[in-house]
Formats: sequence, structure tokens, C-alpha cells
Amino acid sequence: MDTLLKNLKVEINDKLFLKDPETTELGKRIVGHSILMIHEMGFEQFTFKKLGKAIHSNESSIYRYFENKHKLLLYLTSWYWSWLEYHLVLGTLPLSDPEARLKKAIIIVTDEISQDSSFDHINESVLNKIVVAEYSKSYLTKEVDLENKQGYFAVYKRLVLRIRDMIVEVNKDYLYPASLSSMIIEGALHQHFLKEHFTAITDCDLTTTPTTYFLNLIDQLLLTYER
Amino acid sequence: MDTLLKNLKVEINDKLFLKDPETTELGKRIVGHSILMIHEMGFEQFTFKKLGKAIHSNESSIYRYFENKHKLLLYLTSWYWSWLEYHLVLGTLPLSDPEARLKKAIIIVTDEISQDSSFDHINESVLNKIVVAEYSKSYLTKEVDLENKQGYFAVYKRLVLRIRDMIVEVNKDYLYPASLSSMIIEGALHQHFLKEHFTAITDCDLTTTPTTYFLNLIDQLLLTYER
DNA sequence: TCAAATATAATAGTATTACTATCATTAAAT
DNA sequence: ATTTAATGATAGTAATACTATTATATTTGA
Repeated sequence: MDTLLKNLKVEINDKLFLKDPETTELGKRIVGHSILMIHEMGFEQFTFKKLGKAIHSNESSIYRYFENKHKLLLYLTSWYWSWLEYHLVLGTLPLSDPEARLKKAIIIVTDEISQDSSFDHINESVLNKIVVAEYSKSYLTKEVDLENKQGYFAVYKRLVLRIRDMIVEVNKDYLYPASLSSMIIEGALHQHFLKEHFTAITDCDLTTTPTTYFLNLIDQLLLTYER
Repeated sequence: MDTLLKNLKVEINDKLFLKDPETTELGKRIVGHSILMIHEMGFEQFTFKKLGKAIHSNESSIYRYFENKHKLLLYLTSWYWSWLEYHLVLGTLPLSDPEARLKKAIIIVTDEISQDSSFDHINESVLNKIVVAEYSKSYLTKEVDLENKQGYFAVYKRLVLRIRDMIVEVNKDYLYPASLSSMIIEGALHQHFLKEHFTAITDCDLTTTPTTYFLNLIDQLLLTYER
């Protein structure tokens, strides 16, 4: 399985880049370092000029890979969701019991990525923190409908639908499986953010994690016996 | 009650502005028109220069009221949450039954603001749309901890805690009242966004609203009989 | 009512951002 | 060895996000 993971080619909409960064050394350095820099300084402060300096390359060279930093963010987050989807599929495949499958899925999508699998140039743990802090900005734009039409959010949506389907398998009578699924995925990011910055309005901390909270949630919503 | 509403002075952290916009005609025009413009063009495209032109005033005059557009966004969203809190308090005050109170609270914070009460220069319905589309950007920044310490998010947090308390009143055994409350408030904004832009991953539409969904959620989580 | 204070407008200027364009250099492939 | 492709260096543009200065209205209060 580890070798499988190593050979995994994450699937990303090819309109998100001008030149596939996976095909060159420079491309990988752009992606790898942009993750670290966006995490360090935040998306607003991050610029291609600063990135060029950091990787001892040139601003103009970076523009040959990505049109602008918005597209780069879409690329990075697509990579993340695609990577997570792969783990979800792989992690739930051996489980035939719907309840066990769903629980495993919840764990995968709500847990913090603490382990840097570091099989490549991408630090998944840092990328996870970027997704928590910046993902909303990728779709809260005036261009969202156009970009959605272009398929820029396809991976994310497919992930939500996978979990929706698992919800239905567990309880076909539950009326809002899509909303529940999208709420869990977005809500987990939010709770992770709150436990770092607004501790007063979350119960999540070092012992109670967003995973604990959401496992309890689906348990009560879907798995409680006849009422 | 209508006159009460009219005399309501929404409470806002006074570090969010340089000069209170409520005290002058120009200030009110700045606030009123910035809401319309941010809604029309999105926060990224919105500038003080454009706003100045739109209200036939000068960029430099706007800078005398607000340090920058980030502070203006914090001001507008604070105004919104304060206004909503007022409605929450007023709307739940007459209800003594904890369950009825909580349900009423959920309705107030998850429903779309369709009616423009238009008792003043602020269009609450448009402001509500701004909150859906832009609120996350006000706290997903590198300055969030500093700004939180300054109290810029105090109203929002207090609203979350009010609903948390109502949750506890309904079911003192529920383990995650703060996370549930924060999830409902943020989740409602998210579901409203999804029903406009990512319809495939939500069950919300014209008939099933976020309110329907969240009322069912608390019903199942807190109000279901002994299990 | 007239002077002083205050609010607003107009204009100019700066550093940075988010690019585009051009040309030079280096590396790779045929 | 030559062409092609990739990268780097430099320059330039329009817009943004301001700051500063000065001019002009408007308000107020002695």
C-alpha cells in the first residue's frame, strides 16, 4: 500500500495550470514551497515575487506554470482533496459494513493530518493547515459559478458525494444526506480553525477532537435505534 | 416593537472605525453604499476609490471613517451580528419553554433575511448576503488572534454562546453544545452558499431551507426521547 | 455675526501588487 | 552541432492601498 501511495498520481483539472508542475523540478519546487509560504505568511501576503525569491527562481518563471495565485490555490486544494479522496477510497474499501465504512470515512475527512508522509515534495500536514485557513477563499469569489462550470471544484464535490452515499447506505430514511455530508467536511475545517483561534465557541481541544464530535453526531443522527 | 427596532443602536467595537459613520450623513452613505457595492462586485474587487466615485465623495474622505476595507468589512459584519443578536433576544424573550426558545433561535439565525426592514440606510437583506459570501474572509487572516484580542469578533462569539446556552437548557447531557452552536451558525451560511452555487452537494433548495435542515438536526440530536 | 474649528474635497505622490513583454542564457533533444 | 525548449533577467504598465498636503465648504459658539 505504501508503494501504491507513492505511485499515486493525484488527479487535477488541467485548466488549473499552464504547465504541469509535476513534470519538472522547478514545478515541484514551486508547489512545495508555495505550500510552506502560504502557511507562513497567509494567502493575502503571499506573492509570486516572494516565492521566486525563496526558491531562487524568477517571478516570470512561476507565471509559466500558474496564471495567478488564485489558480495556484485551486491547484493546491484540488491536490489535497484528491489525495484525501484516495485515502478515503483506500481506507474504506476493505470495510463492507456500512456503519463501519461511514465511521472510517468520517475519521479520514475530519482528522488533522499530523503525519507528513513526505513521500514527495508536498508536505500534506502543512497543506491540511492551508486548507483549514484558506479553502473558503477559493470559492467565495464572484467567479465561482464560472469556475465551477470549468470543473475546478469537481474533486471536492465528488468527495462530498461519496460520503453522502455512505450516509444513505447507513440510513436510507435520513432526509438530508448531502447537506450532512457537506456540513461535516466544511464543519470539520471550521472546528479545527476554532480550536486554534476561537476556543470559547468550540468544545474541541486536545482531547475532544472534531473527529470525536462528528462521530458522535452521525451516531446520534443515523445510528440510534428505533425511536 | 417597531419603534424599539428603529431606536436600536447597534453595538460595535469602536476600534473598528476612526470616526463613527452613524454620526454623519456621509458616514451613513459610506456604510449603506459599501454594502451594495461589496454585494455587487465582491469584496476583492471593491475599493474605496470606487466607493468614493459611487457616492460622489472622495477616497480620502472615506479613509477618515475606516482605516481600510478589512476594517470596514469587520464593521459591517459586526453590525449584522449585533442586529441579529438583537432580534434573537427579542424573539426568544417571550418564550419560556427551552425547546420553543431554541427552535425560535435556530429559525432566526439560519433563515435568509428576505425582508428589508429599511428603517435606515442599511439594507439587511443585502448585508445578509454579504455575510454569507464574505464573512469567512474577515477572520481567515494572519491577524485573527490579534484582532480577536481587540474584541473585533466579540458580538459573533456572544451570539454563538447564547445559542450554546439554549442548547444546554434543552439538553444538559449533550456533550458538545458550543461546537453544535458554532456549527449551526457557520453551517447555515455555508448551506445558503451551496444552494446558490453548488446545488449538487446540498439538499437545500426553495422548499427545503437551511432552517428546515437545522431544525431537524437539533430535533434529532437533542429532543428525541430516551434511547 | 464673525472667527475659529471642523468636515469634506481635490490633488499629488509612494510603494507594492499583479501582471505582460522582450530578450538573453542555459539545458535538452534530434 | 543545431534547433528547440526551459529558465532567468530586466523593464514596463495599470491598479491598489494607502499618506500627505492644501483648498474649500460648513458648522458652531463667543
